[in-house]
Amino acid sequence: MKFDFDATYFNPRDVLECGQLFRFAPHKEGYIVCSRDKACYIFSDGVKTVVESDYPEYFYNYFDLNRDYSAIVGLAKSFGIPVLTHSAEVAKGLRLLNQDAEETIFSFIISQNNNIPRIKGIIDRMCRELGKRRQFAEGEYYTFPAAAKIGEMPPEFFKGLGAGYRDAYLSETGRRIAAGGTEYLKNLSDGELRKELLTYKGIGPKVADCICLFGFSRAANFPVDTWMERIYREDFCGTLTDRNKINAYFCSLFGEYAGFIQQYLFYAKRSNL
DNA sequence: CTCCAGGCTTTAG
DNA sequence: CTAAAGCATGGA
Repeated sequence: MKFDFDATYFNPRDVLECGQLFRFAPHKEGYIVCSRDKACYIFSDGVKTVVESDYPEYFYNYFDLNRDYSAIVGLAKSFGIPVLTHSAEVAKGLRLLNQDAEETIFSFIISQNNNIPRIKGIIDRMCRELGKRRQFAEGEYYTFPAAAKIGEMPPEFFKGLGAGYRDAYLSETGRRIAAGGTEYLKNLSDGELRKELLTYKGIGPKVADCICLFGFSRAANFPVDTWMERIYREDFCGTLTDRNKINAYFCSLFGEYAGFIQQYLFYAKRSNL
């Protein structure tokens, strides 16, 4: 099954290369994208973007296609900040994905002090080793492993995947989530959720913000990593050095939809657009 | 060789 | 409370 959608605010490259997800790979004219136990094939001719999957409703929501992104881009430009206006314009094809909470938690624990190609490799090897092999129209893929599966593996296993010192974080958080689940987190307020995530081993302020934003659709969160710090310094002429303070500065500046603003800035800067 | 990557934990002051 | 050392790995 497949559906299409206007490509103006739904560009596969922008959506996938902006650093929100790590399980995708070029395929034919587009990409194969995996989420949880599902996969889709996405491509575009520049006018329409097409999504092919056995789970079209899942991916319709995953790609956040119910939201009006002309309004989001308009909001970004309304601040009248030149670098943001430019970023939103060149990156307007990206969307804030509604990802799986568990998958986001483990993925962003791996992401700390790491680079995107290596993060993708570690996650890919983990899915091959611990996930299940599945087939769909465009080929085979591996599902993201359950927390219980991750939790029963010793740290040495993750070190063998190349996860480095993050090995014990994965093992320990796997056991904790296998025992407590993630449902209870969904009922927490933005502030409570972030605070609760900080109690997990391997989750600090930046990773918690990414999990809130990508895995729990909390649009007000604003992750500050090494790239955002650079943007703050170079494009906002900021003088603060504490990432928590930089985070507070941007949150109060951009408000309820700060997460979208962060994505436009991050992607445009990192991709040199 | 050093420096860096979507930083966090631990320890010291 | 803040500051800094230590941490695995691979690419530039």
